[in-house]
Amino acid sequence: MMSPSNDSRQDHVPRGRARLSREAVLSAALELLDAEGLEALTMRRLGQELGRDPMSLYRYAENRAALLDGVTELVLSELAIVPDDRVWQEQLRRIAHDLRLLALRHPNVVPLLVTRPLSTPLGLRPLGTLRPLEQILSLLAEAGFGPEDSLHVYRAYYGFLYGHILNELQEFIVDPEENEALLRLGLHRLPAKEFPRLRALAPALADYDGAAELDQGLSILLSGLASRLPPDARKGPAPSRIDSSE
Amino acid sequence: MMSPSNDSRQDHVPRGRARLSREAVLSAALELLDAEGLEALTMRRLGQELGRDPMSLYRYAENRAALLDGVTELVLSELAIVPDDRVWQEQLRRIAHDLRLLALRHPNVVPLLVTRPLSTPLGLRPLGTLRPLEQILSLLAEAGFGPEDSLHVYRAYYGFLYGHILNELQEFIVDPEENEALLRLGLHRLPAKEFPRLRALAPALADYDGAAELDQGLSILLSGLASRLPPDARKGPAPSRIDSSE
DNA sequence: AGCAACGTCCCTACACCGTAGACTTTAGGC
DNA sequence: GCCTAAAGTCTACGGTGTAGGGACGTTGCT
Repeated sequence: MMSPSNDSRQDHVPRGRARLSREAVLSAALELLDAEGLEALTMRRLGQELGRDPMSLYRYAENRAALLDGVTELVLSELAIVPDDRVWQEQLRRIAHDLRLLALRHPNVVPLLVTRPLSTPLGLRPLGTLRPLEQILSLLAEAGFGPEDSLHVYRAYYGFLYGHILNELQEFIVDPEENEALLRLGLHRLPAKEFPRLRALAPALADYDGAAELDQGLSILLSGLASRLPPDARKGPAPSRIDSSE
Repeated sequence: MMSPSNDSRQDHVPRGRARLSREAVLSAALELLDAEGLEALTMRRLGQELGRDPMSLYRYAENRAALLDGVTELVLSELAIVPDDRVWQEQLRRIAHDLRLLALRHPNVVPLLVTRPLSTPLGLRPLGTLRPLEQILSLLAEAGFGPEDSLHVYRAYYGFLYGHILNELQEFIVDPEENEALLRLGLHRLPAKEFPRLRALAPALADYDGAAELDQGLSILLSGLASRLPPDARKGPAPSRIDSSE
């Protein structure tokens, strides 16, 4: 009479009883973060979630900060930046929308995304968080931008993109169900004579279309960048023959 | 034989021995935050800094989160948004630079600035953090924008602005002294074949001119917004006679 | 088969955190 | 000089991250 829980030698892992791995730890952490927020993501709780002693986690992340870095890396790896044959503006636009959706899927990760790099010099950040930068630089180079112009474009673009995402996430927290009601309720609290415009905007705030707003902003920015920066490469997907060395 | 430390009855406050006040607490908190970062700003430490029992702080902030909110409010109150007689674009530009400088003066507050609102529905945020929004709405209204257009402009503008600030703060942490060296050092760590462009950009990254970068982005964005949105009010400081009620 | 070495994991312990609740001290009005 | 309310304090509790050391299973060598 074998106990039903741990009969197999190393079969189908009774309950998280497989060998841990960095990936397993990180994705459990992400799951917890998505489900219950940053405050819930403690070493002890995560250990419990994995059916392990909290201390075992330190085999896979040097400390909590590193674990959080790992999670942001994991999330960013969901973002595919693959060059295709479209104009650079369209590619950047697509990437922006992808990142926006990613952020909406993992809203609790966004604070980490924008906050962690503030305490780490660029060169020491997890590679996974630098990869998008490199890839966009390469995309722009392929579109004919010089290195420094690429950097300028990247900065304006990513800056706006992150700003938009923060903006959008700030505007609703509440369930889209009772959105209107709660929002109005909140706004109603504001002193009428000090915040007349904000209060008057309640309905407009209530039906915020993030994708459209992002798109418009991008249109302005990208066309502005296109007309300002590149000497010639405004459309074509590259002069095509500059794959220099190797 | 009086002890030299506490001779006066209630004279010149020997050492932080005055009656506390919310303002005193908050500005001590800000000081500590500026000097040693968010991690150092604990209730116990702040109490110690003020020469008081940590528990006394709870008279002036309901809990730590509220205290942090108070600090962001305090910082934002340093930002003066006073309408003047210039074109709206120029006013927004000035405000943007002011906010940028404010952020550079209090870099450790920036994470709070962008992060705290994510967990508070708009209407329940500290009034001090909503005031800039209201004031900018009013500035735009005075420039002839309709309420909804104002909102769109505000979103694009503030989104870009916050994005830029985050970007800029991320690019150097290190002392401007050994900036170059450290930066290169960091970058040198990156695998050469995976990050060729980023590594090549080291010198360009090293002399980043934040103000200029912000200004260019703003030019693009503001002129784009001007040409896209307002039906007529593209320059003039307002039709001038709409101070409706009171 | 036996054994040594090593990586994985758990246990214990410590210093520190936020804060609830009851207490003492202080300041001001009568 | 008392009374009262506010301001400040003390004690204590349950939580946190993580250092150090020991237990254990797995693996590779002989």
